[in-house]
Amino acid sequence: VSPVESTARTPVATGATGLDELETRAWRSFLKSHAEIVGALDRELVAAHGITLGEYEVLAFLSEAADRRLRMCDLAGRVLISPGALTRRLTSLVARGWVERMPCPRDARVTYAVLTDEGLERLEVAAPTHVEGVRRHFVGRLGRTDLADLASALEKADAGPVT
Amino acid sequence: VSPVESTARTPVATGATGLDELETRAWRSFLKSHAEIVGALDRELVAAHGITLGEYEVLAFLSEAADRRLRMCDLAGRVLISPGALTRRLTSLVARGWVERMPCPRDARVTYAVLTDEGLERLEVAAPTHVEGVRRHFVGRLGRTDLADLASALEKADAGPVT
DNA sequence: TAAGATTGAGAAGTCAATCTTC
DNA sequence: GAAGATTGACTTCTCAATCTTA
Repeated sequence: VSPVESTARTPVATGATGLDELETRAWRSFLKSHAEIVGALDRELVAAHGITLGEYEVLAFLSEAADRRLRMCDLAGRVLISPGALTRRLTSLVARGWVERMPCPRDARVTYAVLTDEGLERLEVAAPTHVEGVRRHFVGRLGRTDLADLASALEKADAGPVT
Repeated sequence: VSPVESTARTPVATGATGLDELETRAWRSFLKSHAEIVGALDRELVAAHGITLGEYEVLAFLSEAADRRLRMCDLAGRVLISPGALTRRLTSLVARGWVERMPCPRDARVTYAVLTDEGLERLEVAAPTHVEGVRRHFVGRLGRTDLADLASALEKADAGPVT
């Protein structure tokens, strides 16, 4: 059989020493589902409440914390962004009166981000939209068993260094 | 039992009509694993080859396409970004001589992105780093069964509208 | 009118450097 | 010196508007 000209070739990025079909399927579906789900949730939250998914997450984590407050560095870890990015994300929330900055009395290096009463109200108004979105786009499409398997698989992925 | 003051409260973002424990675990592990894995792969690719994960994906999809070329709008769909973002991402790849823009002779509205020989060489050099990274951070941590279950679960998530 | 590509304006992220406090 | 927060410089995204061609 002679090679066909001008057609698709063996994928260089996944061939030879590359990923097999199943590995590629898992990797691509991971990237694609994330982009689509996160994109949809963000757009829906912005359209319904004028709040981004990133801002929502800040409010949500603060609402679950003791005294509705968290150190900046801890909050950055929860919302999965760098310290610098959190400083900027907070600026807009502080300007709207939903979060306050409070210096820590015991350690002058740390700043607390504190959820205000108004911020809590906004979160409570937006929460149903977000929860419904997570169900509609993600968890609601999977059975309980699939969901449990998915969670444990993703918790294994990148859980600490291989070393 | 009297309520405890100044401590964590029932999560407003996941309580009541919210997500249960398993749903929350699945959702959080999805966000966290994505942020960590994509962040690590990007840093490793930049450190080893001076190329971002986003740029790598452009080269990879072009290498797999017929005639090593794809319409801008199709390529944007593959790499999961907006048309405007792809135009800008391509600019830097064109400047380095790894990709060329070619007008379509049949339809003057469309532009093809074409992988050059030099671009293919760069991809082949960078591919082992990427493939090894995907294995080390993600697919290599899961068994074949977990991997198959994960892929089919994520393909179900956000696969078209619920309607 | 619609599709494809680009551009302008603005939002938001990263990294590295800086400042303060421990 | 190291930790926590911020800032500066830069990169890259999105959305909406524009331009060209079908």
